[in-house]
Amino acid sequence: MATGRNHRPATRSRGIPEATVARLPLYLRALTALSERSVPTVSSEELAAAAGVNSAKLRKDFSYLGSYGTRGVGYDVEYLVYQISRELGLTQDWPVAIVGIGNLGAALANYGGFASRGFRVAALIDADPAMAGTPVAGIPVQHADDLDRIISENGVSIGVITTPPGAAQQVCDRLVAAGVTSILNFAPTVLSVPDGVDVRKVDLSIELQILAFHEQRKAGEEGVDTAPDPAAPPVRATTGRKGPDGDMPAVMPA
Amino acid sequence: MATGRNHRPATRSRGIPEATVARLPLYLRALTALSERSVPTVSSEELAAAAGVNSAKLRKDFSYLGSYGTRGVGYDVEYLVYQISRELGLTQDWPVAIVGIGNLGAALANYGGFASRGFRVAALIDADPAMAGTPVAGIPVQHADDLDRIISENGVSIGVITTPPGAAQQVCDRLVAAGVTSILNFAPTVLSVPDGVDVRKVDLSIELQILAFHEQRKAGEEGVDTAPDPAAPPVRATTGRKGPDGDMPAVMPA
DNA sequence: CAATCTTTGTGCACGCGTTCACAAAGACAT
DNA sequence: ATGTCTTTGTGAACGCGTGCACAAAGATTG
Repeated sequence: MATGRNHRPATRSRGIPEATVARLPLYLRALTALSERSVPTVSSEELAAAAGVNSAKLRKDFSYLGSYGTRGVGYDVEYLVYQISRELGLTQDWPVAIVGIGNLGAALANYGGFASRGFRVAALIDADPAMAGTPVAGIPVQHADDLDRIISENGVSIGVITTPPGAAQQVCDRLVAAGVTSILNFAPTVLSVPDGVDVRKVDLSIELQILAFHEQRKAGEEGVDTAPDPAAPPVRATTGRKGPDGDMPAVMPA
Repeated sequence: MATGRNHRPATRSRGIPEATVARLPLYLRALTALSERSVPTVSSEELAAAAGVNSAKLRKDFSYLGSYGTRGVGYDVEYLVYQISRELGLTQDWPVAIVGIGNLGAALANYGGFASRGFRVAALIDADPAMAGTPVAGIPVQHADDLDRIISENGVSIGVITTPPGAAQQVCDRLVAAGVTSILNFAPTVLSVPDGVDVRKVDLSIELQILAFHEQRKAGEEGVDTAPDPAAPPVRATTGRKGPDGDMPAVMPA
């Protein structure tokens, strides 16, 4: 198995903390909004409010990039936009391939957030031969058989997986073999990748389940009776069937 | 502003750490797969591998739920599925409303991950009158004017926002006013909500930007020349225009 | 029933991330 | 030029999350 060693030794090199990197896009977005309104400078306080974070955290985050602020004044908006963009690697073009053009894949292809900011949908790939040639978001879908060639020819290093869970690992392997080193995975699957390949996952049902947890807690804090039965201890029936306190609702995860 | 106070005082009450809660859905998914294969028990080692985490971490996570394992044997799959489902609140029905039926909203409505596991798409809402009545994923789209009534009548406490960024805050406010206390936000916006309302965000472009950062780093680690110029210091031109080392590419975030 | 072997549950230490609080830096006014 | 006022940049403390390593628990075997 070995999911490429699970621990991330954090961002070494010049050492920008991972948590900071994750917030840079947030700052960038807020700064861009200010830039469009021709606001010349912002204080850490204002920018932090716009980005929804703590001002101290923001200042510390920026301190990892260098001393780009002016004391008594704040940060130059345009300059900061440029610096963060450069740090994030957004000053160059990133061709992206989306594999699995179902509802979600098509939605992403049409999503404006991709086109802007350095990312370009370079290819749409699907395993269904019937889809080959069909244009989605103005881009013709190509067949998965040509995946390797498509990735190479377009110099794609970032792949987006929106296939059904069953196909995700196989697609992932092929992407990696073709040279992709960063993967954004929408399939509800744990992907195994070799070292050096980054995987980020976006999992809708996980997010919902986390919300449900808190929601249940909120409801339980008043009415109470959330944990009525101590529930049956691990009785551990001989083999399979077990019905401790009645019958369990056979929840259907995925 | 005040985004409902940014700090999360962690999960108090019986005190399941937030990080653990975030992993429970992962375990649940792995366990369900085992359950479908009629595997009676798993060791922490096996389950951890399937979920892509450390076995020690998994055991510690489970320890917050109680002592559900049997030493020398492992965990009873069915029983654990039930316990985690119950802990996450998945043994009850969660009616969900999706607001903003564009490409993404439609994709989510069709997404199988919603229907399963306790979540039910109870309503689709859009501001476009032309869409009203049109069935998406078998569910007729309703107009935003009736949002309040729709939420109330269906007892929706979890809302999903897939509107354009400009409309997100307004929709959010209306959802909250109607009684929604958990929001899954796909719009690239920082939402302000009152205390007691949970917001989780899924932001595609942020994920991509994080990948781009690491991708750039990887590329720079070999060829080097990633940071050629120390770049101009915060020269801070009188007002706006600034062209330190040429011209900045005017990156277009959102 | 005793010995052995497997696997859990957890005390402990370490490291990252967050927050506080303040000194230093610089703008601005006089 | 000097003083005041604003805001940055950061040292230090704290808390959470992670991983190690091992004792305790129980299954299993002889």
